[in-house]
Amino acid sequence: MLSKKTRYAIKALVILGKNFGEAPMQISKIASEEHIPKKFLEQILLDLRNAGLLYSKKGAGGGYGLVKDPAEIFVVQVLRLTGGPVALLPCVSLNFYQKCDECSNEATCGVRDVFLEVRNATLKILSETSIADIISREGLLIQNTGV
Amino acid sequence: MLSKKTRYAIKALVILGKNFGEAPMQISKIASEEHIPKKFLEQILLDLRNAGLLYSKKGAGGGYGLVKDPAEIFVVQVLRLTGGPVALLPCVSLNFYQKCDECSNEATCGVRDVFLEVRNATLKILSETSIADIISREGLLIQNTGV
DNA sequence: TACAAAGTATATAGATTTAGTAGACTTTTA
DNA sequence: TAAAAGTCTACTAAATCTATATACTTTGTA
Repeated sequence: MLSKKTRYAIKALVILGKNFGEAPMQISKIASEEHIPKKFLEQILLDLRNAGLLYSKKGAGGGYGLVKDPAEIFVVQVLRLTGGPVALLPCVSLNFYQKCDECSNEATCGVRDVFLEVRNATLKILSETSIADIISREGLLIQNTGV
Repeated sequence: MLSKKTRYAIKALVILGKNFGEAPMQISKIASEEHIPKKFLEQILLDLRNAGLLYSKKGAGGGYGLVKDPAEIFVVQVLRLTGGPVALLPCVSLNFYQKCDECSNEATCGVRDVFLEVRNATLKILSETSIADIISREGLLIQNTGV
């Protein structure tokens, strides 16, 4: 399961994606629109800023905005920045690799092999899906459900 | 990430799968071969037994064994029995469903839609892969690595 | 120039989950 | 009847996650 931190980060990037090109958006606005605790969101946005995904502007009329086009920000990046590993086992994780201490031979471990397959399938989707894709999917879903 | 509990359960089922058809195997043997804390493994095997996957035999010469052929036990079952949800978001989980409290409309949520796709891909692999498959993969890996 | 708006930074608390341990009990076999 | 082996419940320690608190800095504007 993804952590709240990761989920909030994605939500925030989506709303900032919709706002791309406009004036920066305030934390409190994002927090209230997406029902995210403000103080928690502050930390998350700061992380995303320090990672180079967002710019920030202090003072009156300040706020946060996307540095890049939402079509160039992929979900997998967000997971990694917020500490959510893609893999289900540490021994098949690219960015959070750790040896399974109960495993005697990684190279011939059948369990690992299965979860390598799962990781590859997941990674494919998450590294091909951008924030812009999420936004356009919402458009499609709204059409289809007739809301 | 899968919990240790889930990982240990899979490992235990694999070793019991290799032993299928033979006399029951003792917890302590499984624990020492797979480097799993014995007391912890006891609880896990008991769960798997209560779920109908294993039979047990008390007393001298007792132990655990698979009830069904390893080809009929699928990885997804093990995840679910040991509390490891397949989905990365509670709102796309079939067996551990929960509403995202920060989400206003599930039906039109683009984030959910992406993770629905991920869940489907994962589920496909895990529900098609059996304990017997894991065992035969190990055979192939041993050949390929020349160990 | 002072004040309010807004982000920055660090620390900490509370809750939950996970991993593992302990100990007493029951059943079975030799 | 003693030893082997599983059963059951409770507990604890550690880690992690989520959220809050507090004090600080920067910026715009009246």
